[in-house]
Amino acid sequence: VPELPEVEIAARNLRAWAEGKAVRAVIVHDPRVVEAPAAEAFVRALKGRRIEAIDRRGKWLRLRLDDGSRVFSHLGMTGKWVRRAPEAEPEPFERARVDLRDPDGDERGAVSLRYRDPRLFGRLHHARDDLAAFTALGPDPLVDGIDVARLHDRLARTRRAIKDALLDQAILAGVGNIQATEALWLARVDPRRPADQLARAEVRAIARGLERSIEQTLAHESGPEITYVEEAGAPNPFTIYGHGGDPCPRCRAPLDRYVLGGRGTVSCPRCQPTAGRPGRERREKGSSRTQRRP
DNA sequence: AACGGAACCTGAAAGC
DNA sequence: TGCTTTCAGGTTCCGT
Repeated sequence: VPELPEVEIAARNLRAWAEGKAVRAVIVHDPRVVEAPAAEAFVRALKGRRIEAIDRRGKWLRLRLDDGSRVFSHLGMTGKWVRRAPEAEPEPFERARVDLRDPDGDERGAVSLRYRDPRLFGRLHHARDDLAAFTALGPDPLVDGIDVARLHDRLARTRRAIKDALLDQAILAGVGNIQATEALWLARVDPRRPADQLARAEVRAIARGLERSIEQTLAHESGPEITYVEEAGAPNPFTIYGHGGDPCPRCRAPLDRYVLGGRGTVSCPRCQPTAGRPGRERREKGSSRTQRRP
């Protein structure tokens, strides 16, 4: 699933492939991928425009056009952009294509961007202004950095489980199920801990965990063709995501696997203690579910 | 405000 | 073998 690092890689690739080029043609194979306007109007709005800049915020891509309007692309769960020669056959699950050329008019620099998305959770959107979903995003860990004090203050205002809060795009933009799972393991914080119970040092550890996990994923997956971890036969480059039942890489205890906030979650029962600090055990007493700290 | 659940999708994998 | 069920999750929406 594309989360912040994968979308960042997509943004870097699209910059290299498309920035400064002009749109020669757009083909929408499946109109469901175009959220707005209608597919025909979408094609008309892009045709002939020059792509001036590409940026990313959270899991959103924004392509700024030379008339001030923008194209937004959200990859959903299985969306990806690849570069092909204009004459290349359609990709498997190709839902749209954008053909580009150099703006001076000849056919030099002709390239075809193909949008693939088997499960169709991704969306393309053309608009004059920023979308509400884009402007409502919280700080982006890569674009803005993570302000620990500010994050701590924000988390103190909710009793939701910390993992649930991290997935809230208004609190931090771009964190998805994988990055949240990895960062909480790095920080030794149980995903079920109420967000308002976290000490400043724990929030700092989570921030560092996110930064480290994002960096690792970027280093591992950078390149023109990304493979998502849940694709058939794809390798799993993550430390504990997708490793429920395996021994914890840190303490060898079997990793727990459960559903939290409707999402698959993995954590270590020993080194991500529910109520205690790392290193200190002894903390049982009936059901640990409703256990509250003094 | 928060929380659970459904819907949107479809291929792969597991179950029978 | 082949049909059926389950699972995966980013986001939005709806009901409680």
